[in-house]
Amino acid sequence: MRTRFAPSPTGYLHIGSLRTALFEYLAAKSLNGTFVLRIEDTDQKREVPGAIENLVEILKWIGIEFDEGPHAGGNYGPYIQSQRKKIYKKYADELLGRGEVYHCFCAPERLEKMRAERTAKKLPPRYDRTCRSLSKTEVEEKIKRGERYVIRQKMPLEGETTVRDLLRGDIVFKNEELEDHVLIKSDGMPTYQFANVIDDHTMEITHVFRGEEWISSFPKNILLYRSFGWTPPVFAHIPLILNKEGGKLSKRQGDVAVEDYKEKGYLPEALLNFCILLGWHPKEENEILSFEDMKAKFKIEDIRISPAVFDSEKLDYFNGYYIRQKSLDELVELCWPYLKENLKMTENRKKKTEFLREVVALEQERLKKLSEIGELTKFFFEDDLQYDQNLLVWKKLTVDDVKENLKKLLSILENISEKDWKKEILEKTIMEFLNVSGLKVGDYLWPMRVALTGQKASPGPFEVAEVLGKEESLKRIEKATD
RNA sequence: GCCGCUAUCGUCUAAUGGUCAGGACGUAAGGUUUUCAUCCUUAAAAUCGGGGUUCGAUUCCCCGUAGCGGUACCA
Repeated sequence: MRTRFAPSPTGYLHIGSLRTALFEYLAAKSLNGTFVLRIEDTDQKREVPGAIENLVEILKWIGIEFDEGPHAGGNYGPYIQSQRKKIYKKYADELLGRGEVYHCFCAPERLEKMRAERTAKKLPPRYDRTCRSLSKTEVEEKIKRGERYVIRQKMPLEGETTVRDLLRGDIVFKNEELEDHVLIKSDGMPTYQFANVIDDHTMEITHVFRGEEWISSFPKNILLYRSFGWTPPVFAHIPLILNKEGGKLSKRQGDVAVEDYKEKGYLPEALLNFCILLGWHPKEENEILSFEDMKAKFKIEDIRISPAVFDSEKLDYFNGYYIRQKSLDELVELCWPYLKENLKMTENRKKKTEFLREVVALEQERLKKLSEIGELTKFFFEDDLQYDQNLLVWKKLTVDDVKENLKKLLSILENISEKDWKKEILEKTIMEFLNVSGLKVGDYLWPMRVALTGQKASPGPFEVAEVLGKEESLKRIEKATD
């Protein structure tokens, strides 16, 4: 089993490509196969420098690594199509010799005009095969005169071509619908349609996964394999991923690049778990899957063939879930880049690393993306907390009531020693006081929490007080009573 | 226009020629002795339409419809 991931180097990894890569990787790895990276850079107008390195790096971050590729080597190289021109030339010449393909000298302008006319007449805008009937001498003369040409594939004029998709079964195409499409461009570069077939064959790829946008050219590809007398690999066409409106997921709406998700603080585990469920499902009902689970359970045949809508809320759910699974040390490490700014705001309240740990621990369960940690924990770091006084007010109380309540709490808190300034002791002491005096919990704890955090929503008052320390806590509560 | 692919709760999906059509996200309600979150419980929520085949069809077939894709010297 050999599978390949064959992206064009556009500079970022599309979330849809990630899913394709994941399927390919799992297909290979679930059967102890080989996973190959091949770069499809035959459209040189689209070159982006550094794209390959970026691609390899982001996939590695996700956990997907290649056995062969431009960066990893292997016996089937080169793995970059622009470096394989000679190979394509050889095979194109072979086909030329056998008359399976032909030179076409039609100028792009002519083609454009021809297509416009055919479209106007409600005919399919296919190439009209003008050059297909050129004689050998005509061709030679034109070449001698230096006319630019492309090489086109000769499609059968009648009959049908049946192709087999692993997931959909047989698909039948009428040969007369097939265009004599371009195999070699006038700059000598192959098109996707040619390079792909040559490479998959010469690299001994056994299973091809590609987007379903390729189904239309599928019969032409199969015909090419037949022209060479090659056995085609198994093909599985993967459905597209749609946006919430049912349209194509595009760069312009943002959030198609895996890099962007990484930046925002999504975990590889979450991205992976979310992606695999777009079009595949394990036999049992549990949807939480580790990479190892996926490798063990994945079967190509179980891929679904209807398009899936990208639901970012479910992604967020997975992300939150995996954040909660992290050990505190790991999470602190992961949050570090998003916490740096906050740290600049404060004096050394305690040893900073310890403080950071405690802060992150308190927010772990409400974190959906790592990037939220900064905003969520700002209040811990602020030396002069600002908030609307009315926020202190619980239900039917007045501002004055609240201040009175806080003063009462203050008198109790002052008596707790530094050593005892722990959330359990704080809670026990205050709850005892409230119970004995028959006071309502919310009337006291809400204002206390707001005095400490300045937030409508936050972790509880006792845990925040512990992390803040006695001095800072008292300072904040005192300030609220002014 | 032509060609092709697809069609189960809002979304991702499970299942079967006979099930109360199951799960997850989201939503709503309740609980977990203060907010938010977590966690738990409960609820609402689906087989695109029409014809067949069949004792019985969501499942198999046909026809519509809709969505998407292709229709390039882009991939």
